[in-house]
This record gives sequence, C-alpha cells and structure tokens, in this order.
Amino acid sequence: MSETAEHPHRYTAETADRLERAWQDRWAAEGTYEAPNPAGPWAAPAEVAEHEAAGKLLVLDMFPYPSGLGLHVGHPLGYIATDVYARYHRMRGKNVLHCLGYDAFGLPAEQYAVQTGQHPRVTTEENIGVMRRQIRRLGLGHDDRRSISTIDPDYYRWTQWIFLQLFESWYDVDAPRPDGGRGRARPIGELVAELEAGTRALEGEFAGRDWSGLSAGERSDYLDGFRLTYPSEAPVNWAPGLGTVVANEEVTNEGRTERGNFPVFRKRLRQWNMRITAYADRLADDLDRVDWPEKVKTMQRNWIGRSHGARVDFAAPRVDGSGEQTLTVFTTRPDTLFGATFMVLAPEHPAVDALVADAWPEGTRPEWTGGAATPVDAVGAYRAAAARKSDVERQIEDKTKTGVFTGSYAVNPVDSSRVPVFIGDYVLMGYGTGAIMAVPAHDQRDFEFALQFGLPIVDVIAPADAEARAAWPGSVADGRAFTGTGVAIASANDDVSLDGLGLTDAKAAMIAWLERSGHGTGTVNYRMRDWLFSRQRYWGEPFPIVYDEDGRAHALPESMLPLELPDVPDYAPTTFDPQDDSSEPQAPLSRAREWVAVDLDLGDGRGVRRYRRETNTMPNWAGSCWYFLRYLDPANTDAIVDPVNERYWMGPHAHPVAGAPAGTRDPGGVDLYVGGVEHAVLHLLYARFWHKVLHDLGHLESEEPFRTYFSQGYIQAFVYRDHRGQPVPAAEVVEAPAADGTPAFTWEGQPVTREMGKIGKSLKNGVTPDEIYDAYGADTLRVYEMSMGPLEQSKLWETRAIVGAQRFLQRLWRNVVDEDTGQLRVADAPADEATRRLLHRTVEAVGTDYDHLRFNVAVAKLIELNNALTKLPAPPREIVEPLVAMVGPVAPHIAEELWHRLGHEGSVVWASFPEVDPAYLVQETVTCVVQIKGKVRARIEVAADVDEQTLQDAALAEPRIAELLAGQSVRKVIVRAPSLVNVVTG
RNA sequence: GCCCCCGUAGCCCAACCGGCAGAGGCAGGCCACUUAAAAUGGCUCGAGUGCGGGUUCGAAUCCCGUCGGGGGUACCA
Repeated sequence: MSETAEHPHRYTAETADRLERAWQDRWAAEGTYEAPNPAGPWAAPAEVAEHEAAGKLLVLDMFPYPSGLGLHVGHPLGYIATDVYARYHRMRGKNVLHCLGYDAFGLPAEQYAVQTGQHPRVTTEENIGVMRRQIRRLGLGHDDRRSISTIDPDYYRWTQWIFLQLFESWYDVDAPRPDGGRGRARPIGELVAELEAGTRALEGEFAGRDWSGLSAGERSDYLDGFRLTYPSEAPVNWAPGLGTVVANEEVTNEGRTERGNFPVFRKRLRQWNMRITAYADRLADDLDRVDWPEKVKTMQRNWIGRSHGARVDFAAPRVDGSGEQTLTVFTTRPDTLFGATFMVLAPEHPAVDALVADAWPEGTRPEWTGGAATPVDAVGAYRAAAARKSDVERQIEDKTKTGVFTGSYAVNPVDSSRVPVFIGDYVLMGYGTGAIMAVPAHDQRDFEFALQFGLPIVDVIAPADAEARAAWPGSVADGRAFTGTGVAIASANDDVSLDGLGLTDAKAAMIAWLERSGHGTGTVNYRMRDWLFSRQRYWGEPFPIVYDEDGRAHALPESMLPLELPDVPDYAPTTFDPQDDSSEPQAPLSRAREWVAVDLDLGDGRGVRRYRRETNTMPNWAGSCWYFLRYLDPANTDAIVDPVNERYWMGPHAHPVAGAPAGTRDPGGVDLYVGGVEHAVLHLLYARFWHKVLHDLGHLESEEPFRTYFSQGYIQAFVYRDHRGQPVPAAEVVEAPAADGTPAFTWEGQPVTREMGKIGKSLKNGVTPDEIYDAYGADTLRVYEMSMGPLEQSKLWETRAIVGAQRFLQRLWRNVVDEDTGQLRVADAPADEATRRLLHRTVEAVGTDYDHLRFNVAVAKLIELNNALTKLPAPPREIVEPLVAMVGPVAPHIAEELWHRLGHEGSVVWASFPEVDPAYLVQETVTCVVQIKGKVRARIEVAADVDEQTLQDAALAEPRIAELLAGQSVRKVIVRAPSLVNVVTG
C-alpha cells in the first residue's frame, strides 16, 4: 500500500495486525491475565493479598457453543464488553477473574458430526480450535488456564457428581434455613434414618404403613418420590423427528422443538426428572434479591407461574354405583364458588371414565351431546378427536369452546346444587388439577362455554363502586363476564356469607369455610413442572446410574466417576418420521451392548452383581448449569471448587443489591454476567436451581449463581431479498437513490428489498471477525462494536462505518508517534489549563461510563479528548499518558504499544486508571442562561460560586434582558445558581 | 388479546435530579495533500425530540391518549 511508503510509521491494518499478534503472544507468555486464587491447587494468597484494598471481581460471559460455522461479528459484542469492564477494574487494582470455556456437548455438535460423517469429538474439538483462534485474535484478557470444556472427562466427572448429589438428596419443606425461611435440600440418608427411627411418618400411598414393613422395592419407590432427581413414568415431550424427548422449556408456543422445529407429541415414557418444582418458591422469591433486567425477572416469574387460590372438592356419584368420585379443582377465585354452575374436565382426566353414563339423563340439552346417542359415544368421540389434534392444531384453531356432557352431575359443596360435568379441551390436563369449576359470570372462557351450551350464568360479584354497580346490567345483559374486582353478592349459605366482602376478604372467608368444612384447602399452584432431564442422544454426559435385575436404579459410587462416554462407531440418533407419534425413542448408547452390561460392586454390601447402565444422556443444559464454579478452581481434583475459593469469588457482598427487599442479605454470585436474553427461562433458571441445591447441601456459600446479569442486545444486519424473496449476497448490493429520491437497492442490476435480520450464512449477510481483523485490526473492531450504541440495545452492523473507529486510533497513534520518522511526538512541557480541565473531565466521565457499561459514551469522550490533542502542535505527555491508559480497556493492543513507546516498562493492563483532580473539575466561571418565560434570551459569564441575589441582579441588568423586559411586570424570577435565571413576566 | 422496551439531524447515537437540544461516529458539502484517485487531514452543513393533549416559570425528560417499531406471553382456571 502506498501510504505505508509515504508514511512508514502510520497506524494501518498491517501495523495493527503486527503489533496485536505480538502483544497477544507476550501477554500469553507472561500470564498477564492470570488471576490468583486464595486456596486450592493454585493457591497464591500473597498475590491475592496485593488486591486486598480494591477487592476482587468475577466477570462472566455466557458459555459459548462451538459451532462448525465459526463466529460472525455479532458474537464478540458481549465478550468485548466484559473484557472492557474487566480491564477497567484491573486498572482499579482489583483481582479480576475473567475466562471463557466451551459448552461442547449437545445436539448441534452431534448433528454437525452426523452430517460430516465424523465423530462428534473430532468435529467438536476442531470447532473449539477455530473458535479459540478467533477469540484469541480479539485480544480478550482471559485467564486461559481456567478455560474448560464440558466434554472433558475431568469436567463432566463433576457434572455427574452433581447429579449424584441431587439423586442422594430430598427437599424437606419444614427444615429451617439459615436465612430464617423454611425448606431446603437434605441428604436422603437423613430421610431414611428418620423413617427407620419412626420419627417421620410415611406419606402418600404408603401413609399409615411402617418403614420396616416395606419391601426393598417399595422402599426404593418411596424414596424415588423424594429424590431431587428421579425416574418416573409420565407424559413427556417426544419429538420423533429429533429422535429424543425434550424439556417443557425447549418446546415453543407452536408445540415444536426449539431446536430443529420438529413436532412434539405427548407420550408416556419412563424418564429422568429434576424436582425443580420443590424450589419454585425460592426461585420466584429470590429474584427480588438479584440485580437483573426486570424483563428477565418477569419472564422467570411467569414461567414459574405461582398463583394463590384453593383446591375445592366436588363429589359426583360414580356411574357404576361404587360410591362418590371426588373431583378436585384448582381455582384462584374461591370467592366465586357460589357462581359455579358447571364443571369442565380435561378430556384426558382420569376420573372421566367413572362418570360417563350409559344414557343421557333427563334434561340433557341437545347441544350437550355432540350429536351422539349416548354419553359413552359422545365422550369417546370427543376424546379421540382431542387426542388426534396435535398441540399445533389446538393452538391454531380459533378459540370457540367445544366439549360434551359426561352425563353426570357433581355437587357444589357450597350450596349442594347439582352441576353438570363436561369435558372440554379448553381445560388442560397439565395445569392445576386438570379440572375446573366453571363460573361463567366471572370468567370469560367459562362465559363463552356457558353461552355455547346454554348453561346458567349466575352473578356473584358486582362492581364495588355504588355508581358502577347501579350502571352494571349483570353479565348476561352485558354480554361478557365481569372479571373486575368488586364485592360478593348472593354468596351465602347457612354457615358462611361472603356478601359485601371485597376480593381479599371474600377469598379468605371462603378458604376458611372450605378448610373448616373439609371441602377444600387454600393452596398455591405453579405452572412450572419438573425438569425432564434425559435425552436419547449420544453426545452428552452419561448418567452415573445402573439398574439391577429388578429394574431399580442405583447410583454409581463417587469413586467410579467419571463414567466416560464410550467411543462407539454408531453414534447417530435414531430419528423417525417427524409426524410418527407411534414411534419409541431409542438411545444410541443402548446399542453399545458391552458397555451397557456390567458387573460391579457398588460398595453397598451386595458384592459384585450384574447391572445394566442407564443409556440416556444428560441434556445440553447440564454442563452449562455450573461451569462458572469450575472456572474458580479448575484444577481441583478433591472438590468441585475449594470452599475458600468459592467464598472469595462468589460469596455474598456486605450489602444487598439495589431494590432488594429490606432486611434481605446479598445472595452472592457472579459480579457481572453478560449474555443474550434467549436463555431467560432455560439456562438462567436451571443454573439457579442447581446452585440452590448445592448451597443447601453445604457445598456453596452463595445462594444465587448470578448476582448481576446484564442482557446485551444483538448485532443485526441488513438482509436483501430478490423478487422471489430469496436472500442475495449483501456485500454485492448497490445502493442508489430512486427517481423520487428514496433509497433503492439493486443486486446485479435487479431491484432488491431491504430488511433487518440476524447475521448469518443463510441470509447471505455474514461478516466474520477475521475479515475485519484483516481489513482494520482487532482494536478497531473492538472500538467500533463498543461505540455502536448502548450495550443492551440491538444494533445494526454497518461495515462502512467501521472506518470511524480506525480513524480514531490512527489519530491517537499520530498524537504519540510521528508517521514519517516513528519518533515520539509528545512534549514534556506542561499542558495548558483548558486541556488539563478537559482531561480531568474526561477521566471522571470515562471512569463512570466504564463502570456503568456505557461504553459508547466512554468512547465518544475519548475521541473528544484525542481530537483536542490533534489541534495542539505537540501533545503534552501529561495528557497523552492518561489518555493512552484510558484507551487501554477498549483498544488494549494499541494502548500497550503506545504505553511502551512512552517509556513504560510494565504493562498498561496493570497501570492505574488515571486519578481525577477535583480542582480541575470546578469551573471558575460558568455560562449562565437567562430565560424569559422559559425561552433563552441571553447568556452571561458569571463566577461559579455566584450567589442567587447577585446572579439575579446581573441577569436583570443584562442590556438585552432589560430591553425585553421594558414595560413588562416581572411576576417571578427563578434562580438556579450558577447556570440559570428564568424571568416570568405578566 | 395482555405485559414490557424503544421512537432525538439522511443514518447510528449523546443530553446528570425537568434547566442552553449535540458529545462522538457514518454519510453529504467545501478545502488541503496528490499528475490523478484512494487514503489522510482541516473546515462545514444539518433536527426542535413520532403525533395530540396535560402538569410546570421551564418538558426530549413527568402524566394521559394515540401512531409506528421491537421483544415476551397467550384457553394457566
């Protein structure tokens, strides 16, 4: 390039490339970013002590998944942001732990391997290699010693260990916690001991029996009902096209898999689950104690879906004459029980069979029968139709209420009225009890159902406000349910009256009556279900579980960990026709017969026996639930993390986060976690759950994994499509104004349309970091990405705008280095007053901006200061040095190079962030704005410490103001010394 | 349908507790350097804050309504 010849010492892409690589090598060789641990295998307490005054900082990025496609320019955004933050805090003297590992087990890696015909380990390791190279070239200050990968047996040994912790524990809802609450995980051995000693009674189907009277099998089943991870036969989400079951959290609204978009079918299968529901309350409550975006907290609260209400028992005579069938409903509105005029059960509800009559009873309306001759036919046909409908169809269909009468009546406990029992698919088996009491006057869905089927609608709530009550014609006349808050009416029996009570009191009164009369109980219901944990896939962590001849699950002893994933030639999943819901999942590991059948001594006193290994593997989420804990102490072979290290890096702070409820303590956790919002109810919820279990069991001091979480926006790019809607290569699109002046776009001469979209190969708008490294250098990419806009916002990638970032670095370079001679240009003469003031203002602003992740504003301030230096004949060293230091977090390579050229021996990485001298922040004089009725009419220079009266006098004496005020009466003068005077006239 | 976020110059974005609408960048224009172009540098142009109302001495900022964009969620009893 010619400019190199003309300006041999100019900062160009080549210069950047050369010095960036050189500094990356040197940082690696010198271990510049290695963070000392207080304890464990890497204990370096003396080095830790050096940071005692400033403290520590744990910065975390979401665990990346090494895809075969490599990175595009959108991926590094968060990594750069955390790196800037980490580097800033290093300059503040903190012991900063920042590193990056790889989440390498899972479906996409396996699919990629199947496509390319290579073993997943081979392709995954290759992909990690590519990603490591791309990440290293960005110059991130990671402690590479701590980089771990989930597929490493030394890592997944501990994933399996955590699984065993969950298997070997149960949730005791009564156990007191150190924080004063009740409920925590305890070792299952303690449960067994209490059962053996008879201090704890058996529950559920074993209630009333004695532990010693149970068979071994019964004991095992009983304990499985308590373990935090347990096998169970239950309806799960089976995706034949994916060849595996998936968790509820991985199913989209459309009833398809999040990964691959395959149809999902409900199927009863024996699978492993995690008892996350035991933690529902704490997972919901503790959101108040972390510093997260409110949006993400809301998403988690909605997912957990806690609602307070009551369970109410209705009784219906069984059609076979064998007595009463209890139908339990969940309602959030027990106060409307007097208005319950019918019941609806989910079509799959198990009690339906006991209620389907042989013939339509007297008074059955024709529309209740679904056109069938008998209830048996009607219910049979309706159930068959409902079962045939996929979830997708149920969603897509309009919301017209359908259902049929079972031919049975139940008794409303509150007034002994007979209410017809229907089945209908608007009641879901998966929520509450799968049965509802219908209160058509006060629930819009029930209202619609009642209209459809000619069922009675009885108002039991009326508007509370007398005026509104007088105007309200009743729900039937109004044409809709009254769902607002109001007061109860027509709600009394011999025993209880709700009449006149408001919502809260009426609910409480009804719950009290239900409990008193034995017809129900106040309860809390959750939308969240237990977490389906097994997958029929090869590329995941094997379960440390074996089955004996009776099919009972046994944990492998810890000494047998890691249980390594066997190398099998046939790792491809067995997939089916995506629509074939009759198919059965087949785990690839089940084909590894020699691995599955083993003779082991589990150390339980039974000696060597024959066992069959669990052939499911763990889901992708397993490895990412706890990786940050391993970063803290990756070489520790005795423990998942040394407790001292965990307390040091993640222990609770002295003060709770802003907005936490009074009296709560800080939960501990990562100091800053940055990642995309797409994991709001998956990873972020699962990780919190495991963390709380490990906390309860005494392995962790912190109660939450992520004290502060920041969700970054995405970088998007324009997508151009031709007339068929096909994306065309974005880089080849030409922009030219159309005849009317509006922007128009063409590709190969053909008009194309423009829209925003994700960056990627499929949309033909991909830009890789490597292209940008080559054309501009990593520092330029870093500065550009940080200056694009607020971190939390989605932003538009615009390759042509990058040059602005490069020009900034070039000007910075030119302020220090002569482009022709390579000599230093800085002057040792003192700076002038104005520049010095600007410097201190900049130091002040950039520091707080870095601290608050406002990198776009920080970069603008640095550019401003740099531009001010460009105008000087020779930039003064006293300004240049702090500027270079402040640039260090965003553009570490150029800063390091200039720092050394300025004569420093040590790294800029560990230089102190410049100090603000407050003396330079105070202005001697300021410009005061003089307004008349809020409009600026004059400006005057006044002393910064001017008092209000003097300022007012000066303002009114200002000739232009005096002129404008002539002949007007001054009503009021507002003085905000020293910057503003507002004269109100009239 | 419901909930949340965002609308400032041609474009991306600043603006503290309500107090001069502009920090920075891109693009555009002019000039310098150049045989020329690119690159680089200098200078410069540019909106009254989506719209309508309200509160206030004063509103981009607070409140109400409305339009547009983005996200979440949806028969959850």
